[in-house]
Amino acid sequence: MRDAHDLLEAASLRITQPRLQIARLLFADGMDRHVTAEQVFAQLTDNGVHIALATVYNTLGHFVEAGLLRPVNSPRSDASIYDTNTTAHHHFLNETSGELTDIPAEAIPLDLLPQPEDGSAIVSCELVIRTRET
Amino acid sequence: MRDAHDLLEAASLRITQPRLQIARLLFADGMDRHVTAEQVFAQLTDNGVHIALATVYNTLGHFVEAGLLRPVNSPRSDASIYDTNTTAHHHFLNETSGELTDIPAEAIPLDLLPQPEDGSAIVSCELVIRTRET
DNA sequence: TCACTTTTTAGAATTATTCCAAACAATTGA
DNA sequence: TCAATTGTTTGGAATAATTCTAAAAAGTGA
Repeated sequence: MRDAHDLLEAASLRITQPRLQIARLLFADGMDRHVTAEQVFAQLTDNGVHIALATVYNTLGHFVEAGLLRPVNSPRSDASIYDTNTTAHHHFLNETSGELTDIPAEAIPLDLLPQPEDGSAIVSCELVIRTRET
Repeated sequence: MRDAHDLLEAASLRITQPRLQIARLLFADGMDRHVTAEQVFAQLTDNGVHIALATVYNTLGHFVEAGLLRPVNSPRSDASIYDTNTTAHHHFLNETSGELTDIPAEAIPLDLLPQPEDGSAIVSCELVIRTRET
């Protein structure tokens, strides 16, 4: 595992204190993590690192562009979308236009889904295929 | 296609003017639609229907509970989540705790994805399996 | 109709995120 | 090494989606 400095360098990002701090926090232990901007901010602040929340947002954004992070599940439209089709099905999400298109469940064979931990049951299962106009 | 009144009745929802208006707008033509609260509000308002935005939010929420609508892709956590694992993979989302768990891409065979329209290319593909503690 | 419950409403409050303009830090090239 | 330039950070204000609140209105059942 490269250290934070090398990581930024490899990603062609300027080496700055805030970026180093955030990179260390996120990648130091080599474990996969799921974090929000607020969590990163809180964790740094708790550790006595002075940083602006806006910087955390900026930096996470830069990390995503640089391929160091991936936004999970981000609707890319700020508003919640409701679907009048309540049957199980999937979606194309055209990131260029924001447009959603249904994909019938049958179009995607999902025979053997992994099972959740004991004590949990699957409530739904949706594949989102993001596309971009070329 | 049942009319708005019967639809509400079947869903055990009180018949009220705002609900009828929204149900008509959403289900009248029998087509599958993707809408936001703001869109519903704007469309009603444009048609001269006086309604409060909060009512639209409430009503869409009730419709979801009643199974008339399905929220697309809703992260149920208001904040964006970033994943340090940038390789293709999927997620369990435990709706009870909000916890996300990675599912390796190999765990889910997706050989034959439907192709997007010409002029668009797939940028990512993520399956979210929502679970609930029982 | 009367009492009761559920909805609706307008506006204030909240939350996540972005914008802003000024201060600062890193880099370039003389 | 020093300016000049460019990119970054900052705090606070601004924005946008959504929820909350308390009061008014509408629906329901007897």
